[in-house]
Amino acid sequence: MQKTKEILRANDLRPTKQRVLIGNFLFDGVDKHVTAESLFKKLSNEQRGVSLATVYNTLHEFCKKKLLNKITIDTDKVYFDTNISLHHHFFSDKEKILLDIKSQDVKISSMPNAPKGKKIKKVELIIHLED
Amino acid sequence: MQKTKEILRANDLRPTKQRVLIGNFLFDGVDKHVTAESLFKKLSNEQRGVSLATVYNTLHEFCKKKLLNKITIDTDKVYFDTNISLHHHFFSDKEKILLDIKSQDVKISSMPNAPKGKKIKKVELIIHLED
DNA sequence: TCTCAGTTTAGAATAATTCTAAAGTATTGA
DNA sequence: TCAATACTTTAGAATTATTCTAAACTGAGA
Repeated sequence: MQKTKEILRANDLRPTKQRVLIGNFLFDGVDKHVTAESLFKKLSNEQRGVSLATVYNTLHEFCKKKLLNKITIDTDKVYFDTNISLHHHFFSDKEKILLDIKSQDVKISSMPNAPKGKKIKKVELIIHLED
Repeated sequence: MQKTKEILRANDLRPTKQRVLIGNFLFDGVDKHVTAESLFKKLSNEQRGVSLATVYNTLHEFCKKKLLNKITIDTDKVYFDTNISLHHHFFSDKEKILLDIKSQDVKISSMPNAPKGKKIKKVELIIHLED
């Protein structure tokens, strides 16, 4: 698959073996939520793995380039979402599982103004679930 | 101030010196956002302090009794909100500061159904700010 | 006052993440 | 093609908020 390399080049990231491996997994067209740990485990199965430090580095770089969305919903793990379009999330506090909410299923009809001197960067709606 | 002791008793929490001290600060009628660390520091000034472990214990107990709201917005710190009425938050990612949004300033006019077998526990809207 | 369950506490343990610095590699220009 | 260099990767150490542990303490009822 050549697509990952193109994505990387388009974002001024050298297409190293590790980034291509990670990119091929993340950008296969299927929306995913991963954590550094889960991604690290998934890729460890490959014959040539990637170190945990590189997984962290790469996730952060991809975020900076807006190829991923960072979601901090839980204190002890950061989630990364390959779906970078505008949408919101369900979160099951018990199982610690994230689910996408289709953007048309939420309508926010009234929003406050940002405080003086600040701008709105991102609006995040999280619906916490229980059994 | 006797009010804190009453609150504690009403919630089956023994009114120990430490809990009263923490309660007097938190439940003085002024809405506050605290972290374990910030609360610990604030109370260290008092002649008789409270250990950090007790601050954690007490914040969690107060949460369980719905005297506080836990807000996990940031990976490296948990915030506790003394405003337990329904409302939302601004969050400045840079300064890591939480601000209340008056509930009448947000209107969510359309909400998704919870996934099968789950119920909605809490709806949290976070507006991330930048300069 | 005595007793005991509930509470506090210091310090150790945990765990996700970041840092460090040394070794490896892609890219550029000659 | 090759060398030089800036960018990457990596193992392991460091960091840090939080939780755990086990021993000492205390409030409330008898």
